[in-house]
Amino acid sequence: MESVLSEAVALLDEAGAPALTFRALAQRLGGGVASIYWYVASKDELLDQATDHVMGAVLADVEGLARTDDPIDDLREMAVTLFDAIVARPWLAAYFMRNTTAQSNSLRLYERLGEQTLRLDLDARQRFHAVSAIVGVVVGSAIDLGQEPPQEVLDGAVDRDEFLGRYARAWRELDPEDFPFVHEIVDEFDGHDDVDQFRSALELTLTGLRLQAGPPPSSR
Amino acid sequence: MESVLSEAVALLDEAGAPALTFRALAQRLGGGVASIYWYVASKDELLDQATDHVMGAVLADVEGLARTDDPIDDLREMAVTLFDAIVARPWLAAYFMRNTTAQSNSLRLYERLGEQTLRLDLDARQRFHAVSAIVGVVVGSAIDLGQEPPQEVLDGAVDRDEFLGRYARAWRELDPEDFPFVHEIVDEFDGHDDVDQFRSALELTLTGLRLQAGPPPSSR
DNA sequence: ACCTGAACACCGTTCAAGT
DNA sequence: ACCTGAACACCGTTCAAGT
Repeated sequence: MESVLSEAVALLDEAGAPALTFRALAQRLGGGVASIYWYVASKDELLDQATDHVMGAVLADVEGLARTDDPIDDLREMAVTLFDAIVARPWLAAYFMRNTTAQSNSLRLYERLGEQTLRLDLDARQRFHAVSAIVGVVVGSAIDLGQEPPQEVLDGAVDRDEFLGRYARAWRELDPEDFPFVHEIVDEFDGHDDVDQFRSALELTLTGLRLQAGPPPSSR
Repeated sequence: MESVLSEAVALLDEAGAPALTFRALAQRLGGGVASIYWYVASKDELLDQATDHVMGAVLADVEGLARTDDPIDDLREMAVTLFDAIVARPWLAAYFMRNTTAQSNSLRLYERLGEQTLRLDLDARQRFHAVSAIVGVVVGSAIDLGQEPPQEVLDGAVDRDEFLGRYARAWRELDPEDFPFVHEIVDEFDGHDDVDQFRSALELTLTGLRLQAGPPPSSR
């Protein structure tokens, strides 16, 4: 079982979600296709289990973070840790958090994020929405990464900067009268860092949250 | 061509992304499978074009909104309009914005959102990040909806509330010592409204953005 | 308890051939 | 310019059968 999951993860890491097929997996395991069905009932379950398998390490990273006396700071560190894991494994974006009963590590991670909101002066609904918002920012920022990069990028024939550059070039050719905003930001877009982009989005949400929660308990 | 796209959209609306196959589409069009390849080069392109097709109406809705003198209020209305469209067509979540050169309506929508940030006192990078954040909130909140609802829900055998209720029941059985947060919010989760959840997440981001932009020009 | 080969019903895509 | 039938190489899944 352990080897089924780690080989499945290896396939996902090497070439993304489309590379994980029962036939490819069976070949790596040196067995027949049908054997895998002894361990999982379906491909969906295989994906859930593979995801939960790697989320175990992410959860450990999150739980290993030092706690501060500011829950918002802790939320930030946790969210960044989660995002970094998705940057390293873009296929994660589409699968983690999609089935929290089947993925116990994702549920625990959700719990750990939520516990920080228990330290804030919010009601239950605000807490629920706050954690949803933070997970949403992570997922929303990560989903771009999860998009299958065009085959050329996977092949290494074209790198990410070149890929962004092509878009940027197309955008620069748009009529500036019709697309003033696109022209305003095209230089920022060209070669931008996904982590920067994520951290900015996260910061807006955390700022909103801090305002909603009011002054910290220590100052009351 | 027009009928190819509208039948493709009809299939997506009726039963989600897995229902859109070349064979199913050909059957509805009363022709052979290979004919479709005269109009699109691949399934990916079919999906892009179908998405752009419906995004045309969304763009029109967004452009039809009344403008106020507060760009943040306008951003809110635009984002909600976009989100509503995704609630009505959950499959949109996965495809819109994934290829802005192939999807000209998505690019225009991106531009319209961005133009509101031109009215805020921000630099180019902040504007780029602000629009990314807002789109991220929309996508991050919508992606749950895009997950294939279990077949029972599509069949109408089980409705959404019943579906959420099952999760809630499982959550209530977790040890409250281990999962204090999950217990805190389980009643909020049970039967929650996705639009509420989205609006809360959006509000946190917009609050952060308002703070970042400083006082409105009129008060300077 | 664990694994297998072979089949089934589906995919997206291609291509030579038709009008 | 537009469409077709038939094939190809792939899928996930099942099942009777083996150890």
